Amino acid sequence: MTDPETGLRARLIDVGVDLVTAEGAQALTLREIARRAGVSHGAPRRYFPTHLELLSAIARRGFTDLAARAAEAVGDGRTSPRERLEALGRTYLDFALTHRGMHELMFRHDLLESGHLGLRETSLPLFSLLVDLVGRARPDADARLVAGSLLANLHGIAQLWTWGSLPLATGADEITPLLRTALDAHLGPGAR
Amino acid sequence: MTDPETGLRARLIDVGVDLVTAEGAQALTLREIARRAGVSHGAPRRYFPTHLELLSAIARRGFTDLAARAAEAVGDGRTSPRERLEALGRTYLDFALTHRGMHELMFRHDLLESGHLGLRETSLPLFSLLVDLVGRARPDADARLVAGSLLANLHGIAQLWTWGSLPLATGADEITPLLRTALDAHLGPGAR
DNA sequence: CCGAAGTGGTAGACAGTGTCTACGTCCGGC
DNA sequence: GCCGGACGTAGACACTGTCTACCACTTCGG
Repeated sequence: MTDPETGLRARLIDVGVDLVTAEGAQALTLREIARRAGVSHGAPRRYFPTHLELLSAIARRGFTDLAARAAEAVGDGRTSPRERLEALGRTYLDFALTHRGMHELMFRHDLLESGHLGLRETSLPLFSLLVDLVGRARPDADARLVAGSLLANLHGIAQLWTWGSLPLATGADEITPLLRTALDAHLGPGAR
Repeated sequence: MTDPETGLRARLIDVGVDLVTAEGAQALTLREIARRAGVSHGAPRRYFPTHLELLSAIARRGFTDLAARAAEAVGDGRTSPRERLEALGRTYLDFALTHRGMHELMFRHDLLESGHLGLRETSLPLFSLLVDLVGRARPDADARLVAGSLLANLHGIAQLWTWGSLPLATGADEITPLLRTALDAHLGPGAR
């Protein structure tokens, strides 16, 4: 079905990405992935010695995907840092909300052998981008610190929102005010 | 060992709290809890029809524990809202970092039948407290919105910190600057 | 006083999981 | 031509959550 020419390794990741997108992180069973890829349950072991390594490969797709979206969203630099940060924040929240399963997987450190693998590096370019923009928007402050807090803020909004916390009013678009609040807080209010 | 007088129901929760604190959320197997409680693997079913309900009961302990710590931390109101918010934030981060397993469990909505149970209500008093303090510290702003963003910020800091992201410098105490940054952002800088 | 009904826990079965190991089954190079 | 390795299969094992039949024990009604 999906890319019949490439090898099994890539096909397993493809299947995993589709599966986590469609059914969430708990559906990412080793055997189910193998089933959907049309191979026996022992086959993935040839390429991924353990279940966690396969999940990590799938999550890495999510990180690169997100980084690509973010890079595209901030554009070529014709707009103000604040506008670009808003675009970036919206992209992050949009990704987290439309790809819940993938976003959940990406931050399930218990599934992702997060320590000894190059997974943190995958999220680093996004952070660097953030640091750069924050540095432009607020030259006075410690850009790394503010960027870290802002990233945490975005992440927390996505998390709590998905979780159903943040018991705010029930307006149609509830996420935009929160994004604006977080940006105003970290960058100073207004159009600046 | 632990409270031999009370019934099995409470003992199961006790064992679960100990276990998640000591070994993390993935150690909370139904059978392991039963084992440590000294009963057969079918016994918990008498009180918790499903595994998720037992986990929810354990997580609820975490929420009430956190709420109690927060209430104690903010004190009796002799200090400024900003100071009390700082105490509250520090308490939250402290709890998340010293009780990683519990904090992880508390936000694993896939394990917690988070929809149709009174679990959100358990985290609501903490949010109300936050809204109240934010309202005092910043009478001009929409307290619910700012409080929501601040809570998300705290939560994100805890999450990303635990996860090993936030690749900041390697100083001894790294969490305090982040907390200060988040508070300054949402409340305005300085001693105010 | 004694049997009946319900409470609280046991034990075994079942399907499903991740991992391991032994076994095939090709295919290319000497 | 055959031989070694790459690639995948198939079955076993221990473990999980859920279900069901069973049993010991209390408690209560006649």
